[in-house]
Amino acid sequence: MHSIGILANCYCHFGRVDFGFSLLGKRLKLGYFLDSVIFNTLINGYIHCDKLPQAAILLDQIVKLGFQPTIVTFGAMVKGLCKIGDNAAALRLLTKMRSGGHCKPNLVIYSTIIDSLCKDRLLKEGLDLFSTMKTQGIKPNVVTYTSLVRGFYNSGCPDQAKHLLTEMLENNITPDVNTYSMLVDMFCKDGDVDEAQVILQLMIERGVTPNIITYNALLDGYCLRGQIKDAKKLIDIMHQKGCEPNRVSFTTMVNGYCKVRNTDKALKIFHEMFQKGMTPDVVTYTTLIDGLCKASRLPLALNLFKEMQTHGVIPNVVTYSSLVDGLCRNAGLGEAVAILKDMEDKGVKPNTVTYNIIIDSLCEVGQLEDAAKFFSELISKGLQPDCKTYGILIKGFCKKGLMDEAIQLLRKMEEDSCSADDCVYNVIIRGYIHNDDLPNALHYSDVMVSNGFEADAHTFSLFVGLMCSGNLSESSKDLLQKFLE
DNA sequence: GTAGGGTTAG
Repeated sequence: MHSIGILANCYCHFGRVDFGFSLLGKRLKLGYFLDSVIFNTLINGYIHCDKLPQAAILLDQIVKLGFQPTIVTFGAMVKGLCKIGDNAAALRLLTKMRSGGHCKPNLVIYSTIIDSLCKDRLLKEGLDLFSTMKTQGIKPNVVTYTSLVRGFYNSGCPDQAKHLLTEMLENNITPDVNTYSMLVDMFCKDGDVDEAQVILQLMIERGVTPNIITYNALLDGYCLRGQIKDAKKLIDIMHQKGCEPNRVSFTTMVNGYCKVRNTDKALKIFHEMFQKGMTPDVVTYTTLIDGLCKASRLPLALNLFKEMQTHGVIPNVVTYSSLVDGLCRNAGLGEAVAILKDMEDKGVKPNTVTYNIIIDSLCEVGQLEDAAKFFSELISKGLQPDCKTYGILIKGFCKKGLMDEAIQLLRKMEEDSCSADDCVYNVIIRGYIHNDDLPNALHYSDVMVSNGFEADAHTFSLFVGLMCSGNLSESSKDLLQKFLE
């Protein structure tokens, strides 16, 4: 009975819930009773392959058969709700469990929702639930803390993340391999590979063995800094330690070579994957397609796009967006629009990033009206422009000297609770300088500084150039002198 | 035998 349960679980994790059901039949034939464990396995199987509605139907049928959902059933359903992004529904289910019923929420249920809230950057809500859980007498463990630390770090609150990590240690909760891997990953993404190395050493000293996730995070850290040699060395170390590089490791290397503009080496690694019996997935293909597009090797990229589909790998929104970018740059808007249509025909929905790519290309070549058309299309599709969308459009307006429009967008961007970053301010300031509007250039420099940013080298050199040009009135010169000082 | 935290692409 247990063997059949284990096998059913395996199939469910491979996305074959149908085989799970066959095994349920087998179990009955063998004369075993059905129990909640096998039902939970199937429900969880549906949730694993994003079929929450089917999971709910099955649960309903099970209840009609007279089985009570267990805490594990609730755990799976809560995860399912979080997975589709419905935190509110997950919280409602939690409340329902608390107020009535035989299953009170436990550590797993709370940790699942806290993790989901953190991933959606709802940090306050995450912390609130964390407090609630503690007041209910449920002690957080290493899983709960790891989710919180990662969430705060990824949302740009490193101090709070550090605070939570300290709190965890003070509560005598020992970091495990996932906690250390997260720290390695965070330092790498910050560009501090040395500190990541220190963490790796530390975990080994403390008897926690790094796994493939730890190594892959570090590998990516090297690749992000263009340290391909170090990345290669790490691959060797992984072999030595018996932690065989996997598809993600190879994809990371492909990306590393693409980012240092060595597409030949990237292609070589890609072919090695086949020799090693590893099948590239959609991420591998997309990485390479993007790299080839950026290296203006468009025919090769398009070939690969066909090849992936003959291998049964289905392009997703990232794949299409990479191609749209490549086509905009190398073949023109017409081709890009054609692929956009192909994408929608295949049922792949463009997202904000896809539109940002098109709008950026159009702004680059000065076709602001077309850019505005795509901006409206983005809105009409119910998508949200993000900070990048505004930044791209502002840059487009500045390039044409349409400063009033640029400032209008800056306001709209802030209304949309997107805060302008240093790039946006620098673009605006340079726009005013090019328009011979020094007072406004200086005004926005002040605004930028008061927001905690600085002029970049490009902007600064424009100011210096202006100072030396001799075209300034005495009063302007004074203003600029004061600013530069 | 069943539920929670993991690395890669635009």
